[in-house]
Amino acid sequence: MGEILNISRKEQIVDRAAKLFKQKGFAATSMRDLAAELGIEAASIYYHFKSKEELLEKVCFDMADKFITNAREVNDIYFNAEEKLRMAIKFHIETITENQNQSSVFLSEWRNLSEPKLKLFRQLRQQYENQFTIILADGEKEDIFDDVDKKFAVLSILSTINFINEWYKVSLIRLCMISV
Amino acid sequence: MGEILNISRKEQIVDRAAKLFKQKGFAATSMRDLAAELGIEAASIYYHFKSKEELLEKVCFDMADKFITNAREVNDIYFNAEEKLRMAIKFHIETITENQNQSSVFLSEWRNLSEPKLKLFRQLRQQYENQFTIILADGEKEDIFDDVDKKFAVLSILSTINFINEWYKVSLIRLCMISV
DNA sequence: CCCATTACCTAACGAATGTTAGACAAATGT
DNA sequence: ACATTTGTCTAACATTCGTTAGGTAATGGG
Repeated sequence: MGEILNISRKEQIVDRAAKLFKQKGFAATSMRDLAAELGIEAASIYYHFKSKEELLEKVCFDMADKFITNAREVNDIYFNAEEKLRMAIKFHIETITENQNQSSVFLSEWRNLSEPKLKLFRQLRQQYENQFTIILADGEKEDIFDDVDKKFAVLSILSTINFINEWYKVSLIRLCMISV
Repeated sequence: MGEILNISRKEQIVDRAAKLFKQKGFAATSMRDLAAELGIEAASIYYHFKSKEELLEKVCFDMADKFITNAREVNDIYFNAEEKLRMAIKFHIETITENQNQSSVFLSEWRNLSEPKLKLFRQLRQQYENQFTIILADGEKEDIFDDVDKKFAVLSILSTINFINEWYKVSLIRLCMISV
């Protein structure tokens, strides 16, 4: 089997891993659990990944990359701060709803990472939050936003959006999709 | 040593357990971790509690009890729906900030419970949410609140308040305490 | 003074965990 | 046709896990 199927299989494993990590938590998910989900033996996973933690890293850092790329794109393309904030939130919501399992892992299971990856992850998350801080600061300069505690404001915004993760079910897609 | 010290020791164990469960997660916390935190051997914990899960149950159900008691008290004492909501939120915030470790476990680690306790826990949480739903329904009858999707509204309110858990540090007590 | 209780200890158990080694069949390339 | 790569398997490993059994000081009431 060639490179294409290899990639696809790896992605399938990561996908199922994210599903289980969300469902039971990273620590409570065993490699045998994951293997059973895939219909193979635990040892077989090690042909594709070198450790359980590597699976967690893949999910966490892939999502971090998605979020950061989106936010940077917003800050590059749009000019108006209100428009920027609107788009940043829209992208964030889309990323969450389109990757529910991986998002849950990104939001809750990252603390199971061990150093030095844990530190790196924290930095990336900070970078993402910084993109929002920049937008708020821009808006203040443009006199569209009030002068607020930006660190607090960003955390408020994100935690409010991330709440989606607790009630959003795929079956409701576009039933109550927020129009932006 | 008498009953008083016994209770105190049990409470100390639960307290440290909650701290570790919040820090590392329930599944990632071993009885040996907890014992080390207490300066004793893992086996000694079993003199006070019959299993690791019992510790989780104690934290989860004690907190559930606190939340429900508060909410019922609010619904019993106050008459105006707006006042009720205000007080319910105030009590919720106080309970969270005064029991940060236990609250985190209540909010995130409860899923590590196994049946039938898991089902019972879900029911208690539902009961708590119902108290908020009642308040919103009262307010609607009193024409102070709009007719909204109450289930969604309650989840929104709670998730917004619970966000406190992610930024609140004891060192900031009363520095930015929300006045209600 | 003795006995029961309290709160801990050491030692060990079986089960589950993450992971490795090595074999094997199927597919692929030459 | 043969050799290699790919993806899986079985078997086993060392470690860690939750938990139990049994022992041992210290405490305190009769």
